[in-house]
Amino acid sequence: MSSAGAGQQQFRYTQTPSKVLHLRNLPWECAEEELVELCKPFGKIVNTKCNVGANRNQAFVEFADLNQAISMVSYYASSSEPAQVRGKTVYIQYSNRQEIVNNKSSGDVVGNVLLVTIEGVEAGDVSIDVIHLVFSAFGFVHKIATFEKAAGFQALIQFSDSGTASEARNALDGRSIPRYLLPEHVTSCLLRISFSAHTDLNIKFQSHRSRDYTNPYLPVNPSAIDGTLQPTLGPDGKKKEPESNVLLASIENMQYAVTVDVLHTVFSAFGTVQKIAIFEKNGGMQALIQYPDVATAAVAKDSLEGHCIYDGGYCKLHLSYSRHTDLNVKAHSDKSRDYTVQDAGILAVPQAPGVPTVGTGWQGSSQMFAGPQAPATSSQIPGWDPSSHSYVSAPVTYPGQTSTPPVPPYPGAGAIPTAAAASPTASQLISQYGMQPTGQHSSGTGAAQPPYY
DNA sequence: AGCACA
Repeated sequence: MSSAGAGQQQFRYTQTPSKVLHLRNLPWECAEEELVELCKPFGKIVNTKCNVGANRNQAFVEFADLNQAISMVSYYASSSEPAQVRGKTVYIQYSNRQEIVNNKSSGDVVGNVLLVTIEGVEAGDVSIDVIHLVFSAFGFVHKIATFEKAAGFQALIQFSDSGTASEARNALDGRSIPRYLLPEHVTSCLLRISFSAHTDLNIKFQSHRSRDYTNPYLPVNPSAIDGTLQPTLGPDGKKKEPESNVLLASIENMQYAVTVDVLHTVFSAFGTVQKIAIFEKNGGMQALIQYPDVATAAVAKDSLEGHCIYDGGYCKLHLSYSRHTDLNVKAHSDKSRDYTVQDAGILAVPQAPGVPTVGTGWQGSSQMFAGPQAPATSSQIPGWDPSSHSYVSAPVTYPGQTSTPPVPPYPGAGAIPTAAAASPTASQLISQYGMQPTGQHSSGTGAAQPPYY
């Protein structure tokens, strides 16, 4: 009712004095120091707020004492010289508020450690590996600590520097973790990100709640009994197979060619694939896929389990952890690949007959799947394709976005395989997605990451 | 040139 009257009340003669002054017509990106220079002759400045308004050319300055603000206003009211910043006339009035309330309350002070609140989930819903994967897109994640507070499930994520932390925050704050990285029942999962005051987290153990990626030899949480390959317990308390950086994939209903290149494309969506070996077992096809670390393998396993490489239920993947940790495979054959050696393909390495391979014979090339004669339909859905909605159970989009946006994915997401769909030849795949350079274990950054938009 | 957390 009275809103119109209240709005009209702001005539210059009716304004009540305030310790807070409103300054407008400031020069572009006026720095706080410039405001202070202008105002401090009149008193002690206790707070400021810069870059206010649509043009970001307004500001507020709060004096310690009301009389100081009055003295400044009355000085310029009767001065022949107007208040100026960089030669530009600045207009000064009492603010209609009595104090500056600014939100740069610690959480906006940049630092290299992010405080991430994951809304709408319980602690068990988002694994530390998923968090690691999501934030690794921006740079090497040194450490992660998760905990539950009144605010909900939270994580501290430590980057090398505040620059990378800022990039991650800018890209992910207010966004959600992609659905396909979450359990089915999780419907929304907003990330609220601010800066922590911490600079270096003190991680005592590798555990389901904390990780130190700079120190892989850090002892495992003592509660997880017995050393290196700790049998992890599922949510229902059942023993799961020991985790490994190598996945064993069995491929069901294999109507179409599944080549090393196709697998490389598929599994690269989650990180650097170091080695792949395809072999036959019990009349079915299996493959071993080696990642640099178990965390990446775990995410890939959880994300791809039960999904099909090709639309229509073809080439369904079943994933488990291999007992292997480092595959010994021929660098370049039709059934195996070592991406950690350079240009193996071109050099057509002579077959050293004595080279032992791990386990049994995926080097025996059965030529079941001669060429990449993948289905002709363009609807084969690589589920890691962010524009695809069919492969995963839920669209991989962020709130407010319903389709593939024109902007590229955020940094680090450059190598998302988007189109194994077009039945690429091996060479097309290779040139499109590139081989991993020699020995370049994923620094946690460069590898293809799941799509974020 | 005219008031900031959504």
